[in-house]
Formats: sequence, C-alpha cells, structure tokens
Amino acid sequence: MTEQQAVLDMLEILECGGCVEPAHFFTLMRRTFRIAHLLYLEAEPFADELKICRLHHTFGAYAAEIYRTRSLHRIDPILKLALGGVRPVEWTMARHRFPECEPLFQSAQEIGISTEGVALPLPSPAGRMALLAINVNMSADEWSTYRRHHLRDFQLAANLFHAAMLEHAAMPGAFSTRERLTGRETEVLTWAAAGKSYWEIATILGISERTVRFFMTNARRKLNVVSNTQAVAQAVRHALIPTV
Amino acid sequence: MTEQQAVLDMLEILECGGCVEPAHFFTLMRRTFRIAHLLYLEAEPFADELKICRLHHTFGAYAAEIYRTRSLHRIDPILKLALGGVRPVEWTMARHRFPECEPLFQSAQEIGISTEGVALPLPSPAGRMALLAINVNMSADEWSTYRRHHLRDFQLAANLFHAAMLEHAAMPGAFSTRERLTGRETEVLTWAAAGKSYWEIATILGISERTVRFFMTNARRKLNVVSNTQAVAQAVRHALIPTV
DNA sequence: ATTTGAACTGTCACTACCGACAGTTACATG
DNA sequence: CATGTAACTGTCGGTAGTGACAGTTCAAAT
Repeated sequence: MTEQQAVLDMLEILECGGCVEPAHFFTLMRRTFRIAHLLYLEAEPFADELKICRLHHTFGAYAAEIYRTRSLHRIDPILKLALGGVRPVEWTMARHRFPECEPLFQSAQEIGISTEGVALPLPSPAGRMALLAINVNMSADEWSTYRRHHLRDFQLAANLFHAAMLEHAAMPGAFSTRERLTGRETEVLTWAAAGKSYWEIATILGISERTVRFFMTNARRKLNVVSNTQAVAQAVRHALIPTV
Repeated sequence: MTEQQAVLDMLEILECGGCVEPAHFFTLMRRTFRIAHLLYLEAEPFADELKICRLHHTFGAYAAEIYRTRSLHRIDPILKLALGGVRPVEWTMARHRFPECEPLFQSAQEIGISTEGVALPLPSPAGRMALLAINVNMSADEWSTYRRHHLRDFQLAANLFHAAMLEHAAMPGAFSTRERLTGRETEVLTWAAAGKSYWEIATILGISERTVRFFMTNARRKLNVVSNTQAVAQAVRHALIPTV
C-alpha cells in the first residue's frame, strides 16, 4: 500500500507539471517502478521514413551506437507498431509477430539489455507521434503480473510527461503571426485542395472565376506563400481546411 | 482490494479488444467506477470549426437537444481545451478559467447534470482528435480523492477503447489501393509543397525541368489526383512528405 | 456617419503547369 | 538473358495560374 501511495504521489507531481526534464522524469520513473531503461522518442512519420524531433533514453551511448551502426531502426517492429497505432506494444509480442527483427533482440541480449518491455504510443496533435518505451529486467511471468498492475500507471505517467514536453517546447510559434482566413478563402482553398480549377470552383460556388482568384490571392498573402500548391500544403498542415 | 481487482479485470478485457461497442464500454465503465455519464467524441478540428466524426454519450436526448439549441459548443471550454491539448481537463478548472462559459454549466445544473468531471484528450494519428468526458455525481472533495485514485484507470481505459474504435473503423480503406511513391517523387512533392516551381526544383535537385515534371506526373497518377495542388494536399494529409 | 472588412467583378500580359508524343541509361531480380 | 523499376531527357500545344491595373456593394462596427 505504501507503494501505491508512492505511485499516486509521482503521478500528482507529473500532473502539476513539475517535470519537464527527461532525465528527471526517467529518474522518477525508475525510482517509483522496477524499470531498467526508458526511451522517449518524438518523431514525424512520413511514408516509411522517420524524422526524429526529440530523443531521450537511458540505454547509454554504447547501445545507441550499436543500434545506429547496425541500422536496427529498419527492422525495429516496436517503432513501426507504436508510431503507427495507439495501443501499447508488448516487446515479446512484436518479436513473435515479426521474425525478421531477431537481429534487434539478439543485439540487445549481446550487450546485456533485457528483451521484456512495453512501448506506449503517444499521439500528438499536428500529425506527429511519440512513444515511451519501458524496458524491465524481469522474467516473463514476473513481467506479466507487474505489467497488469502498472500499465495504467505507465500510461498516465507517459501521457503527462508527453504533455509537459509538448507544452514546454511549443515555442517554434511560427504560426501565431498568421492572419485569420475568411469563410470564402477557406472554401476556395478547400476546393483547390480537392483538385478543382478556378473555373470549376467558380461554378461550384456560383461566383465569377475572377472572384475565386481574388480570394485565393488573399489567402496566399495571408499565409505568406507564393503558390496555390504551397497555400494548400500550409492549410492542410495547420488544419485550416476540412477533409473533403 | 476487490474493487482494484474489478478495475484490473476491466482493463484486461479492454486490452484484449473485447469492447468496440460504445454502449458496451459505457456500461462497463459505469459498472466499474462511480461514474454518472460518459461522452466519447471523435472530431476533426480545423480553424475554429469542428467536423464531428463520431459521437456517443449517455447524457440522453434531452440534454443533447439543450446543448444543440443553445449552441453551447461555441462556448464549451472543455471541447476547446481537450481537443487542443493532451492533458486531462478538469471541468471545474475550465469553468473558472473561462467565465464566459457559465451558461454551459448553468444549463447542466438546470437539467440535473453534475458539473464535476474530467475530459481526457485522445489524440489520433492523421490530425484527428478525440476525447472521453467523464461526469460524476460527487462533492468536490469526494471527486478530488476519487480522481486521484482513478485518473490512471480512466486514462488507460480511454486509450484502449479509443484504440479499439480506431482499429474497428479504420476500414474506409481508400488509401490502401495506393502505389508507393519513389524517393524522387517524394522529393519533388516536398519542394512543390514548399512553393517551388518546376524550374526551381530542377535547379535544387540538379536535374532537368522535364524530369521534375516526369516525377510529378507519376506522383499525380499514383495518388490518383488531377493537379499538383491536390497531390500535395493528399501527400500532406497522408503524411507522405515531411514538414520542411 | 464614417470607417472597416468581406464579398464581389473586369481586363491584360506573362509564366507555370499538364498531357501526350517518344525516347535512354542503370541496376536489381528472376 | 529477360523483365521490371527507377531515374532521366526532349518537344509541342493547350489550359491554368499569377500579378497588377481599377473598381462596386453590403453589412457591421466605431
């Protein structure tokens, strides 16, 4: 019961935003739970590539070196599953479902890293994804029980830490200087994103082609872009127009 | 402790994917916890509008009617906060921070709905957002303690249910028929999304303008679209190109 | 009552885009 | 060796997009 109390206390600390340092969070987690290692990754997935935005972990430089030099990210099923879904990914489950990823787990064993753990997907707004991977030094049975009791703690802790990370570094604030688009500008952009030409949009909206171009020009100016194509890319990225 | 057991059992049921019916999930939640009402909303936010994709709740038709006729969605701070962030939103906190939303809480009291609760943001891939709102019939003190103990359960349950909903209806499968884009096609699309013309892209990539058009044509064909603008919109939506 | 912003329209000249024609080269896979 | 895929290039003719010129109308806000 005193353990329960420690967990609740830790979650309260996290919720009050008292933890934006990854190292601090990792220490807190390892002190509260029987966790061997932690990894937090924020990335932008596109096609089958990954653009890493933030990466923090406790596996050490040597493990990272091994992972990089052997290009293990190419076969890592945990990355694939966690950044592509919203459900917790059990490491052993991933291992059995993707036989081609054996080199990854064998490399881990080589350098003395356990192969039991779970990865929690943390979807973020704006198409980015993150994950918190938790690695434990336990037997399969032990882990099964431990996981059952603490997955909820892991999930909430991960969410709160992720929230703190996002709020902390939401600073790139390049989009605040943006003028608001009017209703017509949004409509015109929406139809352009659907592949309609000026003439078609004019017909759809029941206005003249010249007027469509007028709205589009205003939209380009407000978005600070040089072509309709770029305007639509911006609008989709910043969720300024709905999916049709 | 038997209550703890019930909670763990419920979470296990959810994790095994045994619950994709919202009504079923709501019943399970209300049986396991002291919850008055639940609401699950999946929506696509754009500008300050909302496109509702899925909505399930237990508040009843009358409450929904009141909410709609009085346009309470316009002032609802819970929608705004939960669909714009990743941190749990406490109802009373929202009420105090946004004085202009009083009509919402007064309407709730009018029809006998408690004003204590929490909303859990559930970010989804592809720019969509969802939330699970939990409404309880408790005094502020009671709720404070209850919430402290069970927020982690709510969060995990919400995540697992949300995952089940996404997996269940990911079927609109319009994008599975899509051919994979090659490296050059992706590059060309990326630069087009950045507002570059064919000539500029050709210069950047060190190839002829004709070749740029060749790649773009292939990309349009593969994406089944009619213009570069539409191609870029599609590519951004399906996360086929990185943010530059 | 004036100002502001959104919605709307027209013409001209230039540039960018797009489809259809018809190819070459290099590399991997069966 | 054949097949396939990616990367690459050229030309022609038509359509679409873009900037700069110069306006009107209507409703809401100051």
